[in-house]
Amino acid sequence: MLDRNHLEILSAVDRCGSLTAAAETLNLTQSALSHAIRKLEQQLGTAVWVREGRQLRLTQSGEHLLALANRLLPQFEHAERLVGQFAKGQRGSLRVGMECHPCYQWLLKVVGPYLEQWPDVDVDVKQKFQFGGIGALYGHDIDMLVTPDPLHRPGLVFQPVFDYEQVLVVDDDHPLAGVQWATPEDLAGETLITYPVEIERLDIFSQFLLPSNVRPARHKTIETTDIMLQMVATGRGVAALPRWLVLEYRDKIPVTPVRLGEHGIAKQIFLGLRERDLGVDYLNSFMTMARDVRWR
Amino acid sequence: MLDRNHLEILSAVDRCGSLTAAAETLNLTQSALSHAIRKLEQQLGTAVWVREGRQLRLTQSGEHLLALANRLLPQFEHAERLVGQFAKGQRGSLRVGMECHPCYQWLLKVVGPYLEQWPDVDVDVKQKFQFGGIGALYGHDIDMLVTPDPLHRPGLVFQPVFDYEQVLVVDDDHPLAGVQWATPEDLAGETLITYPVEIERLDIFSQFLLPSNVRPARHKTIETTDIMLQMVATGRGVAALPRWLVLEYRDKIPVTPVRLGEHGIAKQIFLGLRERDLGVDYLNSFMTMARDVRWR
DNA sequence: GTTATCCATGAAAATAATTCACAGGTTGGT
DNA sequence: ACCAACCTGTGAATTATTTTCATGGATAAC
Repeated sequence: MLDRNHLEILSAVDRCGSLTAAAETLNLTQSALSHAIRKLEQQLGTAVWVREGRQLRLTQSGEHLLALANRLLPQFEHAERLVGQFAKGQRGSLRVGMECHPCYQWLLKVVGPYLEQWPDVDVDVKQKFQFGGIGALYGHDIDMLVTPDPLHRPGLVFQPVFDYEQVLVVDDDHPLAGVQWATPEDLAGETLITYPVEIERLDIFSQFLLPSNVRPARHKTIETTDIMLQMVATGRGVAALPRWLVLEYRDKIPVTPVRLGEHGIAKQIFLGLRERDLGVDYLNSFMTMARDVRWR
Repeated sequence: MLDRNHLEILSAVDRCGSLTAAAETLNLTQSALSHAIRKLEQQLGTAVWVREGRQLRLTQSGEHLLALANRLLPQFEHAERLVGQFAKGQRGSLRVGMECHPCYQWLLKVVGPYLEQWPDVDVDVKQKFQFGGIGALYGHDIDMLVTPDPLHRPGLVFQPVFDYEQVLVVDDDHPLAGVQWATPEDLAGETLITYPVEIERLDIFSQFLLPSNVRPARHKTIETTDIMLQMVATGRGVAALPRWLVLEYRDKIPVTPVRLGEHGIAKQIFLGLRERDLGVDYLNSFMTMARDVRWR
């Protein structure tokens, strides 16, 4: 069977011009090489080199095989380097899954510094999961899950990486813009703008409105944060977002954060991964960096 | 060192789903396979599969290696088939060199049937040689030489494949069109059209005009036979070509062949090849077919 | 002609691959 | 919970393959 060894021999003999010199570079005796090519030619059933005096010339078969060697050997070498990097934990592909919209905004802040420190790690973000984020982790569809709802299960590890407060967002001229904190009843006449997800997953409903049995006058959904805030700024409604996110946008869009209830809604973002992957450097490093990212 | 074997294993395990089944298709015991992958993983310094229960799942390294296998293995197999065909003499590339212009016209008639009989042989025609046709044969730039001048040298074999008569070509209304044969002096006032090669290689000079110390009134050179004959037909000059070639063109272009001298100029085309290649089927067959092609 | 260089070869030694026999786990059914 | 079926891992023995050593023959260069 034609083997990588044979291609190495083809290549070396071609580069060195002689069998003896090739043997040198392959760390073999001339004899070993001679035996090897003899066997190769027997297996192939055809000559690969023609002996002319004390020269070797490639046959047509040999020319084809040399071309093959020149094509394939670099690929072998590349693959070995690649796997070497994987082995050292320098390279990998980090597939991050996310279960909440603000998570994405937060992730954006972490990914930049991370990519700088791990130039050979590819980060891929996935947001849709057939069997939920946990299922995606188990099924190896993702390597890390960003979620506000850690579900401790065997084989998985969760760690909080970020605390934040979920606040109401109103335009600067809104009556609520000045209050210390908003009550559920304050929203009774408002248009509430949220991301398009199930109501159970919206904290402003589950932790604020529903307990007081209040519903907003209207409920609109919008995919993107930018547009959502533009709508709020122009008085088309109010929204609920992380405080830090609102503060970031405030430079560009005139909106004001307002505490939800007397004590506010406290949230945490967790990172989850497979226990087994805890030893993988570039995954572990992501957790560390995620925790230590500085916030203004 | 990552080897073809390893890729075969990757591929087989992936296809069969289990190590045991893969061992079956590889004609190995399960134990042998287990040992093999163990060693591979040690060499690479990283796991290729993760054992999950009695399942094997590829690691990221493994995924990359499998992709490599899927890319490279078919190339190995293709190369082996190709070399197999070379070995059986079914396939090759026949590089034909030519040293005379009419040879090309003749070759065209042989190549057609040849390609039909040897569908896997590629025919390539070369016409320029740095060190002459013989040198090209010796230097393996070509595999076969078509020439009117065989030069017997050690290691080379020449065989005549075609006899023809070199004749003068004139337009149908030319004064010489009716004569039994032309004398050198008949050409004294004519414009002679030839291919653009050295005069010594033009038979009409070396065997006809120069011995009588006659020169044509003018000498023009033209690359292609078609144009050359168009020129002759329209009275712009006379040319010297193989009789069979003139007869072929006569249907389309009104030209007449005239014998050169009382006995004509007899020529032969030879095929030459390296003695060593006599055993190569597709080369040998070319010689045979070349000799046996039917001429009207 | 002599010498240096190159490739081929057979037997011996070293190395690597494979098998055998068995152990230990996991899965799925009863 | 237990059993049977199935899968993978491991160490020692065996077998196969590769490599070396020692040498010979051939060729090109001096």
